[in-house]
Amino acid sequence: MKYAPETQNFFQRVYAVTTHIPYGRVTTYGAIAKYLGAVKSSRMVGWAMNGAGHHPEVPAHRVVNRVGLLTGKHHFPQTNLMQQLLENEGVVIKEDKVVNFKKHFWDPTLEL
DNA sequence: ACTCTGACTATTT
DNA sequence: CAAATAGCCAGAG
Repeated sequence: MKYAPETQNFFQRVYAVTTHIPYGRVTTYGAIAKYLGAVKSSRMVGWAMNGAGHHPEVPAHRVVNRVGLLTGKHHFPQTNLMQQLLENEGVVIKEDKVVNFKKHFWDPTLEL
């Protein structure tokens, strides 16, 4: 597959930010998109995560939607893996949602 | 070149 | 408060 240089850059940025998410913290697609300069491209961030499988260092499980819902869990090899990994990092999950999400939220535009 | 789809979000009904 | 609607943009067929 062939990407335009800028497209590749987009992917790289998404992976970069996602990789920089601290242990035990989570962020949102929108936050990442905002950091990239286009909050409206939040879907592209999620789409980029779809290709994160080729990037093992990218903790896609730390990326959830804007309310802390684990919307991407169905894209993992095992549906419960995402929640499992998060709980392993001290993040409490209840009904596919991050408990006290705001507290675990990590904003790249603020902390990066 | 065209259409469909999606790990999103904000706004409106 | 739940459901529908509209932006958004890049990849795949």
